[in-house]
Amino acid sequence: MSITYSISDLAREFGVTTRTIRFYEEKGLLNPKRNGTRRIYSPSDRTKLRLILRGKRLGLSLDASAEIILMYGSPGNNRKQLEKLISTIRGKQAELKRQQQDLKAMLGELSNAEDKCLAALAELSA
Amino acid sequence: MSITYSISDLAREFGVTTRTIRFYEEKGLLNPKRNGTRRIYSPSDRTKLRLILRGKRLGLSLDASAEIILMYGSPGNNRKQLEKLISTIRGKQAELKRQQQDLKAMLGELSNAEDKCLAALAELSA
DNA sequence: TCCTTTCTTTACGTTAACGTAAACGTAATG
DNA sequence: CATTACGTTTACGTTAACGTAAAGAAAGGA
Repeated sequence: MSITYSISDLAREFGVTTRTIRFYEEKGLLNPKRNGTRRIYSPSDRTKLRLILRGKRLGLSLDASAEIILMYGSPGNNRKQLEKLISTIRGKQAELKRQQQDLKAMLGELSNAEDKCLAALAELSA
Repeated sequence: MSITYSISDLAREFGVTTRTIRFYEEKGLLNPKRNGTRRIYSPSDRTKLRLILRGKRLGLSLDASAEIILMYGSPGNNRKQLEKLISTIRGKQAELKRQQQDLKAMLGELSNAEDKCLAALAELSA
């Protein structure tokens, strides 16, 4: 009696098409159970989908998201694997922090542009 | 005696190909002067290129970057235009702030994953 | 039972953002 | 003066991330 979702449940919830969800499965990002031929999604599948879509909003490729999801999945068992995973994680972190700087800069410029617009409007009213 | 750049100057500086830069021009994002047939880039062209590439890192499409660059360029002269520009700006800001949240969340999770990895490593050493 | 919904697989189509190659001009350099 | 470096246009190719359409299975309701 566990929570499950149909493909169109998830499609509705996240505002994507079923085609998109099947496509992610083709790419190995999702592996739903089956009931006969129908796909049955677990809460964990749903979380993965959320992560993929968040990655998309951040401009990540599906392959990049796949890597992240895979990271979360396998804790890794031996030292070599763990060390490689850590360096992968730190790589992603560095990348995201660069992105934070870009975001901050662009927000600053937009704010600046907004001020100029507002000033120009005030000028028109004068 | 103003500062100018050749296409390969900019390509080198930003780590892209000349094809990429010409492609941006095709799309109307850049409009370098010409010396005969050769393209001559001004500091302002260079800035535009910087904005485009930053947009790319943030996952923006070229069309989206084009819109932003166009915004910076034309202050707009009448009230209607200014008001529309302001609403465009605020739209972008909202979008970027959502992206900031996504970034923050993902960084948090990565940090968490890192901690787990480090703990697992410590466990192996024990 | 028939109809409508929801699902399936298969497969070709599309768009953005370039890559790559051909074929040619020009300019400086050994 | 021939070669090397850098530039040009034109045009076809490629990859990611889906869209779209066809054709059919299964299940629940009127």
